[in-house]
Amino acid sequence: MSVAVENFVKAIYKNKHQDHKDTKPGTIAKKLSISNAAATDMSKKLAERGLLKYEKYQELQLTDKGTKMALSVIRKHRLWESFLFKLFDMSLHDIHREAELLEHETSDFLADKISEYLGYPKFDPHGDPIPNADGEITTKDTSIALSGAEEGRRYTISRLMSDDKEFFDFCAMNGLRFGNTLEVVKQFSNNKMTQISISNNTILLNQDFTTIIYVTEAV
Amino acid sequence: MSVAVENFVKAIYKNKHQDHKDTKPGTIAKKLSISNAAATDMSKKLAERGLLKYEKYQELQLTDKGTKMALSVIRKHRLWESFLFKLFDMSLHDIHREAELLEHETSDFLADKISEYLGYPKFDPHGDPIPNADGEITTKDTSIALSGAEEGRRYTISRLMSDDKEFFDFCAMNGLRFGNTLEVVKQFSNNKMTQISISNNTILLNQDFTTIIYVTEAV
DNA sequence: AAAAATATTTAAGCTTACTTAAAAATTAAT
DNA sequence: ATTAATTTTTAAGTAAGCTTAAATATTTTT
Repeated sequence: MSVAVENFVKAIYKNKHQDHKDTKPGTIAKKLSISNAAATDMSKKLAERGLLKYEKYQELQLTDKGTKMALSVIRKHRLWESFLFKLFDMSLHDIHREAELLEHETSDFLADKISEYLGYPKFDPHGDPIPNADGEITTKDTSIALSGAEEGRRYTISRLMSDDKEFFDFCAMNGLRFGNTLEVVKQFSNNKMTQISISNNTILLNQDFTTIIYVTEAV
Repeated sequence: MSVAVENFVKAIYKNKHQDHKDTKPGTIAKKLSISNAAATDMSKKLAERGLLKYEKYQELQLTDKGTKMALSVIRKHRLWESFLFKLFDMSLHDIHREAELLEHETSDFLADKISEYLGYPKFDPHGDPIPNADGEITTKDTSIALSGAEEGRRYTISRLMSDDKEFFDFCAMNGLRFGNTLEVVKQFSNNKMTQISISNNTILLNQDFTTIIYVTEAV
């Protein structure tokens, strides 16, 4: 399957499961930086191929086949990220950029080799779950956005939901890393900011960041 | 640059430096399993882009720019092969197949990371030299084909020049591996066969194999 | 050196994955 | 509930990278 098709079904999948936006051609077009016309066109073609359901002016819906393809690509992406992060000294942004390309040129065979090498990881360095070889996500996500965390409680960082270099640079500089622990000092509900304490530093985060940093309660 | 273009200049480079065949569009077409017409077409386009020199009915000649591109792709290919071979338990044929895809989606940055991780290797598992980051091959090749080796002498396997799965399977089964040592027992010049001794086994190889197995005299 | 065989080039056409511009439908605003 | 704004779709067109078929040039054979 072509890169364009793989990216298209992946975008639909992520749009629905992560961003919870309207999954219409236009939304996908924006994500992929292509025109609306191109997205509509592709939608029709993929409907013919049985990867999704398309009806004029309605939301796109991946079929089982389409979902499987999306999860296969996502699996490869997240395995590559895990692998590159572990072996090389690369930033979260860099591993994402490389994985974005490699994911389309990776055989199932190689993906399994990488998974085996890493000990069948269930999460990538962003905290995103890695689908297994059958295209299933077996882990349950109980994490919440930092914006909704409670004052005075300690949390473990479970997910950094972004593709943005500046965000990752900020995280790296401040110890905001998958698995690390922090304490929520105060929620400023009026200003929509969150004050946290992490490795003896106090940081004030605004909503842009607290809605993409996910955490679970620390034990 | 596109995959098609990268493969085209790579094919020209290898055709000239390894196979020493006529580097005309038809030869390249065969290698890439495309029509002669497509190869002629591509040749013209790449000439416009300054990657090669094209004159009707003449041999194609890579420019410095084209050569640099070819060597960059070859570098990535051979680094991937070295990397996959070292980390995973994969056959020479499998690593080649995967590298053939990955080579086109690998940034210079990642290639350098891989090289660094491996300790800046100069040869891949086939014994092929790996161009450095500047696209230069700094090693001298003093190896000879096994078909031209002398009776009674000991040699080190320096290169397995093939893409063929059956050949590699045969090599793996019989200890014919880059760096291993063998002794040439007899050259049957009439039958164009070579008898070798390797790890207590005697093997009779025909010309198909002795012209793609390269060796250097063992010390 | 001419004929036959082979290779290369040209021409026309196809598919994929886009584009822009205009038309049609939907959604939001007053 | 119209009107306005936004989205989606249709239509027409482009570039890359191929194809087959026919024309042309080069090589090889005799």
